Amino acid sequence: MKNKTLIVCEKPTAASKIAIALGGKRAVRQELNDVPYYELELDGRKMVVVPALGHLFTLKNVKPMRDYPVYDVDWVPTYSVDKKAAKSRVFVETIRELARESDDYIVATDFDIEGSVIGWSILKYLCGEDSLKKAKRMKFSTLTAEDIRKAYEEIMPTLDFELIEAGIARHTLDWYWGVNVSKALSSSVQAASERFAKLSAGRVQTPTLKILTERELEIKRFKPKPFWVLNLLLDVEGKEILAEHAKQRFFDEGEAKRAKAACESEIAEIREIQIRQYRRPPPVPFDLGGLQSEAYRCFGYTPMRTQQIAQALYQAALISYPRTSSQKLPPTIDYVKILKQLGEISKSYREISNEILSTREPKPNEGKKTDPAHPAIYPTGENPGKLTGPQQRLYDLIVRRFFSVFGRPALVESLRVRVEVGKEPFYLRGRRVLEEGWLAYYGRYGATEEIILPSLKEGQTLRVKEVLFERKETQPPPRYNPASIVKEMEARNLGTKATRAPILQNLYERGYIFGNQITVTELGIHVVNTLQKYCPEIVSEELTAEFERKMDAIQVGKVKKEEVIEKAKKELNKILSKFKANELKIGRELSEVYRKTKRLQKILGKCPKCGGELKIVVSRSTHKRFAGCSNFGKGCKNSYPLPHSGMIITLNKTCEECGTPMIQVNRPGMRPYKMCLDPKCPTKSEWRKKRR
DNA sequence: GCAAGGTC
Repeated sequence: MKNKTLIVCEKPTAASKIAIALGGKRAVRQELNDVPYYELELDGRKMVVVPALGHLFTLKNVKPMRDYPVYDVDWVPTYSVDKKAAKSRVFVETIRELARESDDYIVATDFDIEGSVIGWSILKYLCGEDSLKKAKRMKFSTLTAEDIRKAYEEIMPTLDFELIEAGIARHTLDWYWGVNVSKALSSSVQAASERFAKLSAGRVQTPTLKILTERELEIKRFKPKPFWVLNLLLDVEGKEILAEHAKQRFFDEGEAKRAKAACESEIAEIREIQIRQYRRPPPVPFDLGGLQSEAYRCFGYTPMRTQQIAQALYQAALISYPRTSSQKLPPTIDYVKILKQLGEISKSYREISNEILSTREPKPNEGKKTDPAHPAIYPTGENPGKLTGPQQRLYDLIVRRFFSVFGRPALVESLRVRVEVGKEPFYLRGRRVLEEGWLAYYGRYGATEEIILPSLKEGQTLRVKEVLFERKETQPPPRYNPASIVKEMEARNLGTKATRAPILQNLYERGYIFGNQITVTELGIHVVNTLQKYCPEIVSEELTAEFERKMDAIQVGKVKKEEVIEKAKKELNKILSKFKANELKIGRELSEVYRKTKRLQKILGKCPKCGGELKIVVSRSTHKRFAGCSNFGKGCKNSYPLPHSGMIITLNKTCEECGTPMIQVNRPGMRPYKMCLDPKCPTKSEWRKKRR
């Protein structure tokens, strides 16, 4: 019988919270196809609260893509096109079944563009077209019981169609641009070489690659300039202290040498002592980006890895939802309770927790950023029991950051002492922490390097123990690493909190970039150059900004989504026909660098037996990969096994024990590890010992 | 075979 209200939520934890907020203890948890859902009664009506798993539907081309451009797309279940989304199948089936008993619908997904599309596609494709007209919309900004109940009481009588329209347009535009331009790149190689090349472009990935490429070219163009550095080692009451010349870099050798010559007097006189005290305010709560850069700084974890570890901690109910862009901790999160619970976990946590709780009313120092659906990342207070390795480390970082935001500012004293030798000015610097404040809570993550100077007086003289004079060269700008480029993407508003790390991963997998100190391959550079010439729109960060303006215009009813989509088609038609006209020319150049880059990617190093090249080969009979010698045809049968899964990266090093090339293996969800190729190498027996 | 966006 159709008499129930179906409440559709974004994800399982949201469904649970919404069910409890609306039904209290009378909400009954049920399961269908292993998917949890909740039954409750409210205002005399039976309600069913059911979760989605993010987007259950995505866009797909209606006909196979033989040629481009293609604009004929439709929504299909995500699991039907994406192997990695297999889990979403049971959610589709469960919602479809539960919808059979429903004649009333409420969309309770996150109140933003994507949340609205998630709700819309579920109603349209699983509950029937009619449901779209009947459905109501709950609007909440946090998943607290209070907000959820308020959203129910003040429920919107219809769906938020403007938001839905904007969302559909966003999906469509990204598909049109991304898939067609990617197809154009791949087709050009196929046309010129009759070989398939997996190439891609997109609104986020291509501008990101462009940023990396610009840095790469800057480094390639860089010409080092010599400069000279003059420092003194001073004897301060038996202690050796370094003093730097006021001019930290001399670009004129003559001037540098004259300054050095003036230091022959061996006596330095203190001319001025400047003491400055300043406060270091406590940090702000972690959003995902903040956690990713801090985890890189403290542990060297890539943003992708941090995201995965945080996800595991979240699933173990130890931390709040990690894919947030909020730096706020609203009071509805019971700080006092959490602080008390954290105090139970360990002795060092207890000391901090007691100190914070002894203040009258703990108040967090919040940041500016917000998130429509979630607060900042915080520990739930749940006892983690025994965590190990990366999970333990990340958990401790999150707990200590949580403590720190409640701390008092630290008071730091810095000292600048001006000394003169001959007439040359030098500076000694000192720094010490007068009041630790929050730094005490943050522990080793906030360690401030202290330089304690003995007490000094103006007019005092010090003996020069040594004059240090060095020629150096200017360095090229640093390469981006995974953490710094993700931060840069955030600063430039490219991608979202949840997609930046995976999109970067994609650039690695395409062979556009490699290494932790990110290097752009010839292929990456060439793809950017080609697109810059034939489709500069997709290389530009402006495309994201333009999309945003269009979505806003749709939301306020200034323009229809059909109009926006039509315009995109016209623009793409022009671009893509120009691309196609030059297909052979583009393809010839591109296929050459593609082959070259792919070949380089496969080379692991020198064969220790014959000096040939060891490369990744896929066995014809078993389809498994192994390291084989390039001189196989000339009689060298040397080969080594390789791990079956994961990305293999050449390290350009050989093992000190066995002399075979070293490689790094990156597997999703695992720490990257380094190994040599020889399974019989003595280093491997050490491995086994360590594992035990 | 292709994007970016949710989710686990």
